[in-house]
Amino acid sequence: MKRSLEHIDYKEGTEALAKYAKALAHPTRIAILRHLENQSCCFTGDLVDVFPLAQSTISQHLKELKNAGLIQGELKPPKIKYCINQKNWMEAKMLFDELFSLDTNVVTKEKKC
Amino acid sequence: MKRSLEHIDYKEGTEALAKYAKALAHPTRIAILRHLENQSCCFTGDLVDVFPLAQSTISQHLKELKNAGLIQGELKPPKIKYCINQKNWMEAKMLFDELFSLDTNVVTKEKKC
DNA sequence: AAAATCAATCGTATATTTGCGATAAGAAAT
DNA sequence: ATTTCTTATCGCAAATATACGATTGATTTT
Repeated sequence: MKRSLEHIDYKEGTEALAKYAKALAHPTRIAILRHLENQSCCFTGDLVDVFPLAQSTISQHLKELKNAGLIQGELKPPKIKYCINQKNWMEAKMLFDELFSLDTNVVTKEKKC
Repeated sequence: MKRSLEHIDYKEGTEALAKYAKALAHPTRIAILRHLENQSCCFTGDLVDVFPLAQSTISQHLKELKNAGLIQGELKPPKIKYCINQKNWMEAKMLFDELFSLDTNVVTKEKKC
């Protein structure tokens, strides 16, 4: 992909928000997170039973959620217990809240058109 | 891409939420939305001036935001005025709120591990 | 030590996303 | 009618995402 040479200086938090949004941009990953919230944690195998997807596919979705920081894995040999990463989950919540709350004080903003 | 043959029955709102998250999964699109919120609306050309991206690239990002339903265009010949689609914006807000608020009543939930 | 279990990773195939320049399409102004 | 202005779309290239089966690696059980 051709990429813009200049780095764009986005407002603070914009890239972090995009990162979280990207992690949420697939229904299976949202469903996994809901599942984790419902029962606080789970193993990869539990999810393989719940969704009609290959084990490798589930594992890949978990990897993306982990890379985005939304979940964390804890070794419980021979299994791995996955939980929501509360700290980052709260950060994501706040970033989304902030984005969607901007319109509340729209009356005080200058209308440009 | 190989695709699962069986359709997955996600919980109500999951696919809509994924659709909105996907639209937000790029910092430029978040920045465009912030810009729209700040001054209630704008023209494509305004954004081309703000971001170091080609006009065609901006247009494509606007198209995705429009397809996701987050913005809408209004013909103001020879320009097009873009605004947040308030109805869908609120729906997105509620879907994200719901996702992130599940943990508040976690004490009442059964812990499975 | 060998077998079984569980999850990650590899390799592959295909679809989608992101970016650009060039072109097209529409209305407005000359 | 022609030119100008504004935005969308096309065609291309490269990167990323999504899915699968097969394999690997680590741990536990036998």
